[in-house]
Amino acid sequence: MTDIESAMREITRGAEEIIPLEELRKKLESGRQLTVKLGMDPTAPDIHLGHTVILNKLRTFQKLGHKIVLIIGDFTASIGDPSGKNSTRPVLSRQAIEANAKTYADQVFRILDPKLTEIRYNSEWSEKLGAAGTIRLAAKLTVARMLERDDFSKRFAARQPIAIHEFLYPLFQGYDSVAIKADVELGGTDQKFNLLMGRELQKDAGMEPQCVLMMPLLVGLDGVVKMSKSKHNYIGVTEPPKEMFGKIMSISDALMWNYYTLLSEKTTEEIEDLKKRCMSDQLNPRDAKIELGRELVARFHGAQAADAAVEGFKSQFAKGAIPEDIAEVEVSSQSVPNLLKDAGLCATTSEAMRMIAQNAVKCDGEAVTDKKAPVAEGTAVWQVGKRRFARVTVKH
RNA sequence: GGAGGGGUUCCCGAGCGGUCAAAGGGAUCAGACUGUAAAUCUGCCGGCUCUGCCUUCGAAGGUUCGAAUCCUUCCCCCUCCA
Repeated sequence: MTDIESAMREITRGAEEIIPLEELRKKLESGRQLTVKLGMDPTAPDIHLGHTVILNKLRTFQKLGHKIVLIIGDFTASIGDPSGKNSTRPVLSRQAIEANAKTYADQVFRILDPKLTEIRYNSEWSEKLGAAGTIRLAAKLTVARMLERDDFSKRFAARQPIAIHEFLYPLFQGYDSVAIKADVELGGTDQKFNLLMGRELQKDAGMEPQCVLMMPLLVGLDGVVKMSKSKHNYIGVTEPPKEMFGKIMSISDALMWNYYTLLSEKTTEEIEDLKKRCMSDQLNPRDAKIELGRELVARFHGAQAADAAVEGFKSQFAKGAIPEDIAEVEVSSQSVPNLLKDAGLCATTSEAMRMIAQNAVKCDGEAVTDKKAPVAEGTAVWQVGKRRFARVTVKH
């Protein structure tokens, strides 16, 4: 195993909080293979870059030879929403849970090494507890301690309802750590209470308590709120290379360094060096961003696709060339707005007219400013804005 | 169980009988500037066979020459008291 100091540096990089730091060092020094736990919810199978922050950290542990245990929370999911935002959550069927878990696994293994990863369902041990076991588990904790949880205390103060069974969620999640004898558990900062619960229950069971490592939530493309599908500020890991690369290029320089820290596999030193060179004008920040984009696209689509995305980007935007792989369509439209709509370049003719009025439409490189311009038969490349292209053949 | 407040275009939110496709903000999109950066500025921001027409203001009816605005019923949210 590599030396402890550099291991610690990579493990702690970007981490929001590690509890307790010294215990983690001791565990690493022991030289044994550690069991690193990550719990996941079986309801959301779509992974975006925000989720990969934690997955990358797991990958760091794998590189150091440690074992990852992914826990699919099929049992805990039946308890309900722990955030309290939605009072009810649909109960998933066994098939749905397994289907989600499978899609999850497919996406997760774009980052993690399957040889060092184990996937478990927490119903495996939670169901065995039964009513008696559940009561024993619930007896471990007082109401006062439970109310320390930020979410619960806020709701309690605001006189919002807290159902009794919601108290069970952190307990069962913590029990997972006992069941798999976790040495380290990862999670987002919002999971602090639940993560610490594992420590409590492990201590109670006479085990060495796990260390807890919390990662910050990744900020979305807008640079303001956390990355999430509902905010439309995300990059999905299954997105096509070109899209993924383009989205990365559109982030601000400040955000780029945050992404480097949380998403790149480059070492801390390499990133510092890049940053220094940008600060001293030896390197155009744009090029640093291109490298980030190349690395991330390569991780999910391979090096070849990444290089193609970079080249395509450069020729399209730096040189203003027309991309190679554009859609070919055949239409019989009589007017320009209809042509744009029929070719899929605009959603509606109204939008098409707006685009024309705003000088966003080009035909074979020539600006089209007259919405009543005649549409001749033949083939031409039509463009709307900077990124919408189509080779359109008109036949009346 | 009792009392009250509210549901408006992607989101927040004004409008409270005609001048409303509906103020203002945000997001998106486009133009300028650039590094497709970001920030900023400008414009656009329901649909169509587009100088006009059609469909929207929780749902369905009604009053009126005319309703997002008034009335009736229904559905859904929220706050306070018990």
